[in-house]
Amino acid sequence: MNLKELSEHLNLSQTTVSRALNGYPEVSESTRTRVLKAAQDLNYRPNLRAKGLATGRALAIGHVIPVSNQHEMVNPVFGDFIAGAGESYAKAGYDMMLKLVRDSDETRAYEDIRARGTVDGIIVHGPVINDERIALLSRIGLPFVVHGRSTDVNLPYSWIDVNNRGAFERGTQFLIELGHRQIALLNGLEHMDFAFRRRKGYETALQNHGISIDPSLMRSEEMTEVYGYRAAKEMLSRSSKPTAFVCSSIITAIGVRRAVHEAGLVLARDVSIITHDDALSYLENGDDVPIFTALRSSVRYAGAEAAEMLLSLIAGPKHTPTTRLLEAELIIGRSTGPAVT
Amino acid sequence: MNLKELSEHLNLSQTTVSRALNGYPEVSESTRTRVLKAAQDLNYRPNLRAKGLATGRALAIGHVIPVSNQHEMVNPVFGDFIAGAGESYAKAGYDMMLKLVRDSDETRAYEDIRARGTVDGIIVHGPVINDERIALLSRIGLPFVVHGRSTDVNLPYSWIDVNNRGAFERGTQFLIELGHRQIALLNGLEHMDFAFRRRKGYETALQNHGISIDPSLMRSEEMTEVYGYRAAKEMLSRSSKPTAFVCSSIITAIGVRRAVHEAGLVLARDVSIITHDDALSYLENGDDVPIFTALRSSVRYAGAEAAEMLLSLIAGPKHTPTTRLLEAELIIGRSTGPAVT
DNA sequence: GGCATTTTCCAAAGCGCTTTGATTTTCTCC
DNA sequence: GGAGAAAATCAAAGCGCTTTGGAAAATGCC
Repeated sequence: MNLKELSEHLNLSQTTVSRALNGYPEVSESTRTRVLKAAQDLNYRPNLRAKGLATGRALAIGHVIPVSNQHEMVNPVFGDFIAGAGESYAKAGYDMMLKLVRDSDETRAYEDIRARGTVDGIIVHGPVINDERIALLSRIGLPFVVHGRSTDVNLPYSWIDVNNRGAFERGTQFLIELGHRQIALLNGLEHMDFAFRRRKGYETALQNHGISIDPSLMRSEEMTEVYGYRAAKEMLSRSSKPTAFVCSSIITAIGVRRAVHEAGLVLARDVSIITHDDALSYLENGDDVPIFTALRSSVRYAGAEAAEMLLSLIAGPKHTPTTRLLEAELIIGRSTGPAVT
Repeated sequence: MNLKELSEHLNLSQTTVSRALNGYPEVSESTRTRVLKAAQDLNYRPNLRAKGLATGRALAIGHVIPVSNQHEMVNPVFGDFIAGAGESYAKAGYDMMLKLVRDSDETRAYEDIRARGTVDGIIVHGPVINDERIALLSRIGLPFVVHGRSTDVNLPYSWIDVNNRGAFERGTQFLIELGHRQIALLNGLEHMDFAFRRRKGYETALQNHGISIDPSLMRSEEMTEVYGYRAAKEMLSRSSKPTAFVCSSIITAIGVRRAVHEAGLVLARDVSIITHDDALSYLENGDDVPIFTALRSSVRYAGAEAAEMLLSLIAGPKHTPTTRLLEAELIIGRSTGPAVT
């Protein structure tokens, strides 16, 4: 059932039917209801490809997921982000396109996306420091919203981000106030912007309290469980071991916990852990009492918001980009306690 | 730069240029190379919407992710599956479309997808027992491949699945051979087909060894960490506690491990755990020596294979559907040991 | 060289929709 | 009742591509 058939069935022109369906005013209410009813009854759905071709809009948003050549990892955060965004798209009648892009051919990929015309805008995931994509996208004129920010990029652009620096400063400070002095940082890869900011926050807190920054207590890797385990195991085997860990991911924190147990130590008593928590649906941080003391910020919510931002950007381009800084909340769980002195 | 401009630039008709670009034989090699070069130089990319409209093919595959109304969870497995599939699509020049669908309006959603014409086929995720979608999709004639199977559906359809039943039978048997008799099953939601099959495997192994099935040792829930923790905590507090756990997910297994530690018990000595392992990139099961003894099957590989299957289905519809049963390998880790007697 | 093929290229129609500009119908008011 | 304005409808062009049915150019063969 296409528009032509529908209009023939109704004895109306395609123009009128199209207008009736799309809510244009130049059509009488009586025929509009008649058209709507027929469309409903005959199960008519416009062909999006044709619609897109005619209007020049794709009614779809692209999500570009960088796939590093070295790290085959898919960001575990992605599922929840998508879930949040998906709801917003569904409401607006937009589709969601996914594109995995190797960082080796990023430039080509974005130009491709632009030229193929399959999306009206894109969400940029996993920004790194001084991310080239922002300039590229601005140049080719494809609306976009960055999930995160990019230090050293001076162009204006739209983004939504967690206050990573503030959160990690606060978390570290919380540990310091509990009396910890030897605080380790198990960060994500620090070419990633979020990780870079987290380190800054951590360092700021230490500096504010006159604690010297000890590079041997800082790690930067892909945030897996094994990473947390190994790093903690090594650090806890030293003569002057850290009494607290700040982790960039619950998964890493779980690895740290494993090492803590294995070393015969007790969480919160001998070793404290504080972690960032993206509030992933399949990785709840406990229930009534959280397992880990955490800096929590729902990535799902961020996804929904990012989508809304992008949709409104597409609907009516602003000259000043919209930005949105989310604060992580510090929730006290059972993984932190006063430092033993 | 569109086809018209390109052909004017070349002083050729659109027909010839189109044919040259798409590899049709009715064009001389000399002009073909000339066209190809110009397309390259001028950065020409065909508009996919127009191409799709003209050819009737969308050059895109849809992934439909069921979102339960009760459970807001996004399957953590999804990211890796997509990563696998994405590679296959990229090679074939296909796009990937994502659609979150509430189970309340599934029927409508699939008809919608069909009518809107934005995809050439879809991958069905998370099949339940007697899944209606299979009949629906067969009826509306949209090519599809199911990731998993659906018990009680008698129509022929294409699928790729892990031998869940065999794997869990084998895993359970492994525990029995270690002397365990009180073996708990922490399964996923059993209306999901995979979970149903896993229970069958578990039960078969018990029956084969004359061990009676104890419903109080079986749970079926969304596979979170907290679920594993709570269930294990409760079971381990009984007078006759289980000596081993079979889990449907590493995340749940991690929760069980937490409960084991908290109860002052030692893994592999007092309590054994065996778990299914989807080989998720961000949740590696240890490195050289796996943390958990596990039934491993890469969901990423399954994604790549599913995509290939669907693409070949679309390229040339067969009358007999293709099916693919993957075997999980049993890898021995540090979470299992002989039962204490 | 001249005819029949074969090769190479082209004009135009069509995919299913939107939208412009024109036309018809209905309404308003003296 | 009829002129003019407003409301409702329509025919046709166009979005950027593919593809059908020919036409023109090149080639083969006697």
